[in-house]
Amino acid sequence: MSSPDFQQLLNAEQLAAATAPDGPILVLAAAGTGKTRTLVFRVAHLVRHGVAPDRILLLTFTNKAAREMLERAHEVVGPGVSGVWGGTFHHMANRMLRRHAPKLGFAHDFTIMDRDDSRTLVTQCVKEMKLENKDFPKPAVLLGLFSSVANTETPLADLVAQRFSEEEGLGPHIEAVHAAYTKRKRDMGAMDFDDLLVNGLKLLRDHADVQDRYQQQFRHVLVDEYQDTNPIQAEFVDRIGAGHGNVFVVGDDFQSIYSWRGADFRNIMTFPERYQGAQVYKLETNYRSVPGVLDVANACIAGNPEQFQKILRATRPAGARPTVVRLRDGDEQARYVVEQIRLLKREGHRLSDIAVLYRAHFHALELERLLPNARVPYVITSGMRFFEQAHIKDVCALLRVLVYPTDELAFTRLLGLLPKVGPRTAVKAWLKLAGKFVAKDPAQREILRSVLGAAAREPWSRIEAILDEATEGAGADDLVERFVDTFYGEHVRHAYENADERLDDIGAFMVDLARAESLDEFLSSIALLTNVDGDDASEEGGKEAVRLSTVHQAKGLEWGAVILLWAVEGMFPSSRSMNESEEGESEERRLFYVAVTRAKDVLRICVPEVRRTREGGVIYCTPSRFVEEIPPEFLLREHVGFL
DNA sequence: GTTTCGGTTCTTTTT
DNA sequence: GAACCGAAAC
Repeated sequence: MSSPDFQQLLNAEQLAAATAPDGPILVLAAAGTGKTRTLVFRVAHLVRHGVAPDRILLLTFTNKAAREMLERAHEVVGPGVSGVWGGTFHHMANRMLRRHAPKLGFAHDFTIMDRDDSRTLVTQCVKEMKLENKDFPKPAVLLGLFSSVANTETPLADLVAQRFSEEEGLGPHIEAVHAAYTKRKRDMGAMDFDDLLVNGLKLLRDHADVQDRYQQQFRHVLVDEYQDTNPIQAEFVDRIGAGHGNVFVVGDDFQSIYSWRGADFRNIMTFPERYQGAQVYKLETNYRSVPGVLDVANACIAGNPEQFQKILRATRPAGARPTVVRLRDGDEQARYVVEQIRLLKREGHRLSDIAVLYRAHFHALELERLLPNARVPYVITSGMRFFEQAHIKDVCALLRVLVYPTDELAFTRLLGLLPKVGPRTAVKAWLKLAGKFVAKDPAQREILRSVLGAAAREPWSRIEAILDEATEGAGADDLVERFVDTFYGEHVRHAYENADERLDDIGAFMVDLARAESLDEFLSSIALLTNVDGDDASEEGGKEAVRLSTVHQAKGLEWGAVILLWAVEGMFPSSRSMNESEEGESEERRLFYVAVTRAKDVLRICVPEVRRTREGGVIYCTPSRFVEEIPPEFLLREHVGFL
């Protein structure tokens, strides 16, 4: 039975779920109802009842979420939880693959390719096959298709047929690129993000001993954000949980917003059918938002049929009703946001308790220009992750060349930094080296030297000196320092306007690097960091700043005040996601619901009248259908400027 | 044949 | 910004 503090800290709904008996459990947790708290106490409950921490697997959407939950569980039951395995599906698959990769024909120290690496490789494949022309799908499109193949296990031919017309005759070409891409990854001994999931699952499917081992190890599997799992992630969970059936999943079908990357909210809808005897718990009591916000949330999701019916029940006293603000254009919207931030601050809101949310990164462009001038501190969760920036990738290339002899992408990137060396020369060098570069091999050095032009030889010798130091056992952070001092610093100053900022980034990178257990472990972990993972590591003591974020990246978070930008047709819902089927619109509506339910007290929805084009023209905007659908009495209306 | 540079165009959502 | 393209420079 639960101990008294559980009863004090949880409401009846949460308590029932957190302390439920073993077996399959589905917790349907509406927004702001204490989903995280329930998971935290579930972990605490298990540990307190004698389950060894290392027999608990906690799968989350970001690594940060896992870390925070385990920290909180630690506060409840003490240090016992430190052995719990927690992180993203990719992270866990990686951990398993580091151990068993040889079963699939990979080395233990395979390279992980990030998005940028994948793009580079696909581009190369397309070029090599002479398919490069205006009508051939762009690398991003191809990668999207390949990713769908992996994540939904749909044959490529089917996906191509859905997307392109028969007479274009692209099918065979795309298949050929896919085959080449797959082969190149193999040759390099590398896995992309999707391969981690696919191969992680393959280990369980094809190797009964491995599956047994993890079924034995993990007596309890807990999954957060279950509505955003894709079919292979769901099967991964099913397989590990198959023996004992202690699978505890938490999610909200209203908040399923990742179907474009293979997530299928039918996983959550059919959970009770797939798991015999599953218990379903509902959390509907909302502690987060004032009733006015919940009215809007409930009204907007009502537009979506065929979901589990849940109603957000308010507990907080009435506050201000959400406001819809009509503005002239994006610039005025930006000025309005600045003004509101100042106002909110005067009313006692902390800057870190204010968020500006939007559908797509570029929607915040005008605001990003204005905020520095207005001297409003802000942090932005950008689309580009810290470790994806060119200068960080360059430094990583040096380290990867050291650790992974077959890592062609790292090698060509590093070589491309030399003067008069571009992609062609780099690839030529790689071919001459026969697909493997061992820095300390004198014969290989000689080959490389012969390929390099005169201008590149001297700078390369400086890099060679660093590679030598590595064999002598210098620390990786020292190597990076030497690299910057003797070669790369110069390059950065030459290539970038904001060289100092970039060098500072590298400084921060070295601090992390110095703390890493091993270089291999470090390189694979940074490849798997999500762009919200780094947040609290980089902010010294919780910086006071307004948050700018896409709605996707705001998932799971909350703020006292939320300002939503560009609630107009074409922007939100995004015209690009409105396909023939209704699914596109439904998902946009869920996304809008996520945006609304981030707000605790204040919600302002901006509706600009016009959008300016580059040429100075204007496009008139219609207010978002999601705003129009809300009964008018739930909203205040405000006009700004001259309309 | 390659690299480099300057100008142009475009931004959905991400592990 | 950064990805892309075309033209100049090596």
